This record gives sequence, structure tokens and C-alpha cells, in this order.
Amino acid sequence: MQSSVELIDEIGFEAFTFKKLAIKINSTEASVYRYFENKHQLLLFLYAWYWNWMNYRLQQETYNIVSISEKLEIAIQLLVGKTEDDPQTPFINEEKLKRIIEQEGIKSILTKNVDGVNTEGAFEDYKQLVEKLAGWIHLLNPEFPYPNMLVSTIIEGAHLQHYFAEHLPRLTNKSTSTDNVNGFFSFLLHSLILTPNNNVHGNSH
Amino acid sequence: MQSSVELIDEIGFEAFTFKKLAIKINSTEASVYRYFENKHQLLLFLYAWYWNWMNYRLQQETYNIVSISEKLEIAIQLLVGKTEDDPQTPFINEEKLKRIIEQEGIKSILTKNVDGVNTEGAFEDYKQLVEKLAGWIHLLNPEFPYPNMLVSTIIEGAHLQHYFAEHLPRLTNKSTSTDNVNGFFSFLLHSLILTPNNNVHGNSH
Amino acid sequence: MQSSVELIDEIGFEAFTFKKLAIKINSTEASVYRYFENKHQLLLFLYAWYWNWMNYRLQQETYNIVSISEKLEIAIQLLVGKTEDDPQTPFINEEKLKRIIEQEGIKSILTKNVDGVNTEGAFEDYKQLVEKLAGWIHLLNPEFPYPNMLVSTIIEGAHLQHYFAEHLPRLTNKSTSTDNVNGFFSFLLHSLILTPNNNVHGNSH
Amino acid sequence: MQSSVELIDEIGFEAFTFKKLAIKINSTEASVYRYFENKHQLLLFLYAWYWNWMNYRLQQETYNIVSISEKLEIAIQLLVGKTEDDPQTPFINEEKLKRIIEQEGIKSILTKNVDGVNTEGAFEDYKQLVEKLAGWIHLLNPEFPYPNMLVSTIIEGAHLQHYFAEHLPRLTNKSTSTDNVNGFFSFLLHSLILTPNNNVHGNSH
DNA sequence: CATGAATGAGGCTTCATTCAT
DNA sequence: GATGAATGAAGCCTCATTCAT
Repeated sequence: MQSSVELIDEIGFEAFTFKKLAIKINSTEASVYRYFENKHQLLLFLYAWYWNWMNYRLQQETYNIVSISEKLEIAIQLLVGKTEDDPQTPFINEEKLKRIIEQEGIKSILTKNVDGVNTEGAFEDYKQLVEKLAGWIHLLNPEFPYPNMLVSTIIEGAHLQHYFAEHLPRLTNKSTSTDNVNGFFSFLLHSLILTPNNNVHGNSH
Repeated sequence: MQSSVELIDEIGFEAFTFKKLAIKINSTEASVYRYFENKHQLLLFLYAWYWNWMNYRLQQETYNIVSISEKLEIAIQLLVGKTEDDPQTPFINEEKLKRIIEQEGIKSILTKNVDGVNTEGAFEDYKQLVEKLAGWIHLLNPEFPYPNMLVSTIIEGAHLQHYFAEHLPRLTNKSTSTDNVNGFFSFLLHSLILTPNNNVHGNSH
Repeated sequence: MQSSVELIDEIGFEAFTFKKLAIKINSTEASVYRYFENKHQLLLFLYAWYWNWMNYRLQQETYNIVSISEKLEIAIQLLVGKTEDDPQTPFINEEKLKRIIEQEGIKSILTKNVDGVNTEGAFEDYKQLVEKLAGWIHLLNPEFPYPNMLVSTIIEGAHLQHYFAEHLPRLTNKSTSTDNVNGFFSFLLHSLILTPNNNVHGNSH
Repeated sequence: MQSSVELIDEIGFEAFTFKKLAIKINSTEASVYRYFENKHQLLLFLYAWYWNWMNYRLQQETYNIVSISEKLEIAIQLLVGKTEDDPQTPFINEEKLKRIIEQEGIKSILTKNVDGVNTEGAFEDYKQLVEKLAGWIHLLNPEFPYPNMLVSTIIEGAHLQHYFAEHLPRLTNKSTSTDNVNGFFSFLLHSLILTPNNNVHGNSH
């Protein structure tokens, strides 16, 4: 588990194979196959685990908060901010896992086999999280027609911006560290949802 | 060229091989290698070609327009809207290419070798486009601190939303066709940039 | 093992491939790769095995001999003389292996990657053997400044002379079979080392 | 010509291909094929050129010398000593060529196709040189039964010792630079040939 | 249940060479 | 004569998976 996270983080998912994993954990390919059908299943498992954990954390950090806008703020912090290793789960390093999700997660969606994978429920937690936040947005601003889009754009956008900050700075705006990513998406949320008197208007075709 | 676009569009980049391409065009693997070092180079070439063409189109459609906000609107239409085959380039089907960029483009960025690829200038046109639009945004709203982030988020976000609309509808908001994608990102732009009196505030840590 | 020795002996190392070996032993390339990373590793393995076996034989044939000059004589016989199949190792045909070492061994040294290979210890037994004999020479003739050179020249020289005898007779001196090789190198050893009153003088620049 | 020497010296003969050469000289593979049938022919040509040049130099440097032992001394210097670029042949860098001969020459002999190559006369100059020196040795010491062996052992031995000095020092004896190679082989020659009262005795089986 | 061994299939790439202009 | 293009063949290697014990 932890080893697979480390290895994927090190060499990337494309270069990752069960053989290399087996060597790393002093085991055999056959043994690894006992636990995961193939490497894509492993990634999907990590993906599901990550979003399940995120849902859990979100619940923890918001369940005694009343204000929905405050809940949303917290959610954004959680999704966009830095992730640190969670000492409660010694079997997995969340910081590395986050980096994998950022760099490899979207690839497990952008695959010719999405639909098949999707029906197996691999993205269930992710979708639940998106819908939960979209629901909150709807409560705050019932007129806003794109709550799901906004949430999924923030999530995936944040992943990309973190990556750009490291590798393609001309696509992003750096100032004091990567806090800008946080700033941008917070600002987005406020401008669109938390600020009153938004004049909602659709496509101007 | 056209054949490679078709084949990638059909079976996906992962399943795409020079052998399959060779069979499709009644040629040999070795011949294909004369033109592209490997399939990743081919994808990068398509990527570069696409953004070069986008830059060209943007210039065409905006150079006699004075209003910068209007220019921006047009740019968004171009980036987010549907792409149709350009009859001026019979050797390439832009509609299919767009679909490839949407589904595979980000993968050529999210690779362990980005930095190497980047120094070769593969993303140059993309970055130029982002910076041009970011420049316009800056003119309209000099206080706005995240112009590049906004542009790259719109571009990549739009790609994803188109994809979600087809495969993971719970992550998006569908109504009448994918026009919603257009609507959302136009709205984003207006709310953040084109509407006066935005109270810019950064990260609320 | 034995099959690879036979095949290399037959067709030469350059023409030797794992595919051909696989066919010969009714197996598959992939299976061969389980045991040797690539054909160069296989050759290095054979090389190491050969010199390990030579060290062993030398020890066997000299350990109850007191006279160092006699030991040296025996060593030369071993290194320069004919090698016959050792019935104790049914899995390898030493005669053929010797022919491989003669014709291919030096190539595994004269490679752009020597230094890398060398650090992996592939030549360890070879070097030990050379140093052991050089040590004996030093005991017999402490003034002689080139013991290692002499030993390595005899070993590699003998390989070449055997080869020349078969293929380029004008570079050698044939009389009664290849015994001449033996004669020449024995003579060399005697003239330089075993004969007293050598007037050692270095480079005459 | 010069480019091929440089390229082989750089990357080694195994990795050398006409394609790489073509790129280096801004030409095409097809053009290179106009001059050399294949890369082995090219190596043989260089080999032949080198030994032809050596013969020429030997003649130059010895033709007004009377003493045969002196001639032999000069020959050894020539064969064993450092080679510098000959300004008379601007189209070829002898120093690099020498390094190629040292590292690759013996491989062109130790090939399964020697016999074929041999009949084409590729090694003619080499053999002539060996025979010339063997003849001198015979004049000095008519009893000595291995003149050709001695010469070819010195030549190839010197090549190897130079190589060992750089890559496998435990097989050689280093003191002040590689002059030792010169010293050793000079010494060899003196001990066997130039010193009177050698008690010639053959194989002591 | 674990694991060492086996393996078919195919991916990627280069070679050496020829052809057509 | 030079050269851009084409290509069959093969080499090398890894993958994902299964089998037998």
C-alpha cells in the first residue's frame, strides 16, 4: 500500500509496474496480483481511498459548523490547500498520495475505459463530495446554475495549478509560495457565490 | 497526419501504436519513425500544432476589434466553444484534434518528463496564448492578481467539463447540450473581470 | 547454460540472440530474460564462471607443490594449454567455453562500458588470478618490474595465438599443432623470470 | 573519413552506425553507402590504412639505418609508443585512429567472418609488417623459433596493456605514466632476442 | 496461500539496404 | 552522382498474466 504510493510518486504511474513494486517490497508479481487485478485497479483503489478520506475529513471539520458559507470555506481549504501526512493512517502517506492524485488522478478519468470503470463505482466518493458542495452552493445561491461545474472546476483546477506552479510557471501566477492557488480559488468562490447581487447571465451567444 | 488524429481519436493515445498507424495507412512502422521519433513526439507535435492554430485563429478573429472585453469574449468562445473542421487545412480534422487535445493534451503535461519536454518548446504556443489573454485581463482589471491562473483554469476546465458532460455527468451541470460549459466559463469571466467593483481579496488563512 | 555456450560457440556472440537461444532450448525469449538481463550479462557470467573455475583448478593442481617455479609452470600449462571438458561439471562444456573466452572474452573488456562492468566485479576472478601469478613471479624475481603485465600478456597473448594459428597463420609460428603456443609462452616465462642474471632495464627513451 | 574516426572513437564501433555518421557530416545514409559497403568494411579500411601508414613510417625511420637491432628498437618504439597526429595527413587524426585500432582492431579479427575478410587482403599490411620484423628477428637470432608469435604478441599485447592501464590497472604495472608499456616490451625483446646465450628450449611437456 | 517459473503477445526501435527521382 | 524516402527484418525488452507446486 504505502510502498505502491511511494513508487508511483517516484517514477510515475506510467512507468509503474507490478514487477517493480514486487521488487521494492521483496515479494513477487504473483503475490501482488493477489491483491489487485492490475495496476489500473490499484490506482482506482488509491483514488477511491483518497476521496473517501477527503469526505471523512470534510465531515469531521464541518459537522459542528452552522454557517454554510463557512463550511464551504473550510471545504475549499481542504481541497485546495496543502495536504499533510495523517498520523492516524500510518499505512499511507497522504502527502504523497495527494501528489499522485494531482498528477495521475485525472488520467484515470481521461481514459477510454472511463465508462466501464465508472459503473464500478470507482468515482463514487468523488462524485458525492462534488454533489455535497454543489448542494451547499445551491443553498447559498439558488439562482446559480452551475454549482457542480464550479466545484469540479475548482478541484481539478487546483490540482493543475499546483502542478503548473512547479513545472509551467507561465501558466500560473506565483507570488509568495503556492498560497496563490488557495487565494485564487477562494476568490473565485467569493466572487461567484458568496458575494450578493451577482447578475447571473448565461452564454451570450 | 490526418490518419494519426483519427486513430488516436478512435482508440485513445495509450492504445495507439506506430504499428497500428502503419497498418492503417498501409505503410510500415519504420516509415512512421522517419517523421516522428516516437508516439509522444507525435502527440506533442499535434499539441503544438493545435495551439499554434488557435493562436492564429484568435488573431484572425480579433485583430480588427477594438474593445478588449469583446476580444476576450471572442477568445473564450474560441477556447471553450465547439470546434469544427477547418476546410482550409484538409490535412487535419480540427474537430477530432480538439477531442484529442481535450482528452490527451493534459496527459502530455502531467508526465514525469514535463520539464524536459518543456525546454524543447513544445508548449510555447499554449503559453503565449495564455499570456496574451492574461495581458488583456490585466488591461481590463489591473488589480486582479491571478490573470494567468484564470486563463489556464478556463482552458483546462473547459476541456474537462466537456469530457465530464459526456462521461461523468454528476460532476457537471447539463441542460441544453454542452452550451452550459460555455455559459459557465463566460459567467466566470464576467464575474471576475468584466464586472466592476470586484473586491479583490486574497487567501483568507 | 550449456546450450548458450554451444550456440555462442557455433554462431559467435554478435549473431547470438536470446531469441535464437530460446528456439534452441524450446523456450521463450521472456524465459531467458528471467535468468540474464541481456546477452552481455550472459557473456560476463560465462567469463566470470570461467575464471572462477580456472582459479579453482589452479589451486587444485598446485596446493601441494612447494616449488614456486613449478607452480608457475603448471599455471602456464593451465592457461595456455588445451582445455578439455571437465566431467565434474556436466552442465558446461569447458572446451567450448574456452573457445568462447578466447574469441569473445577480450571483447567484453574492450567495450565502452568496461568501467561500469568492472565496478560490478565481473572481472574479479580474472584479476585475482593475474595477481596471484604476479605474486609468484615477484617471489622468484623481486627485481622484475612488470609481473602483472607479463601475466596478462601471456594470458591474452595465448588466446590470440591460438586464434591466429587457426585463422591467420602468418601472424604465428606453426609447427606441430598448436603446441607452439605453449612453447613460446613457456620460453617467455623462462627467459624473463626463471633464468638468473636478467639485466633489467626499462624504457630506453 | 576523419568524421568516422572521430565518431567511432567517441561512441565505440558497436554503437556506430551509418545513420549517426550521416547526421554528423550533414549527409544521408545513402551517400555514405556510396563509399563503404557497410560499417565493417569501413573499419577494415581504417585498419588497412593504419597498418599501411605504419609500414610507411617504419620504412621512413629505418631505411638509412644499418644495424638490425637498432631497426628493431625503432620498430618497437613505433608500435608500442604513443602515436601523435601526423600533420602530413590532414584528413585523418592518427592519435584517434590508434585508439580505435587498440580498442576495436582486434575485434575485426576476432569475428566469425575472419576467413572471408582475410582472403580479401584486409590484413595484408599488418601481416607484412609482422613478417618484416620477424625476418629481422630471425637474422639476429636464427635459432629463435617463434619470431612471428613474438611480434604479434608484442603488437597486440601493447594495445591491450595501454587499454588496461586506463581501465583495469590491476592487470598491468603502472609507475610513471604508460611508459611502462614501452619498458616492458622493450625488455621482452632484449631478453629474448638481443641478449646472447639464450638457451632456447621448447615446450617442456 | 505463497511464490518461483513460464510465457504469448506485443511494444518500441534500429539496422542495413534499396529505390526512385 | 546525390539524396530523400521507403522498408523488411530483426533485435531487444517488458507487460500482464497464468501455471504448477
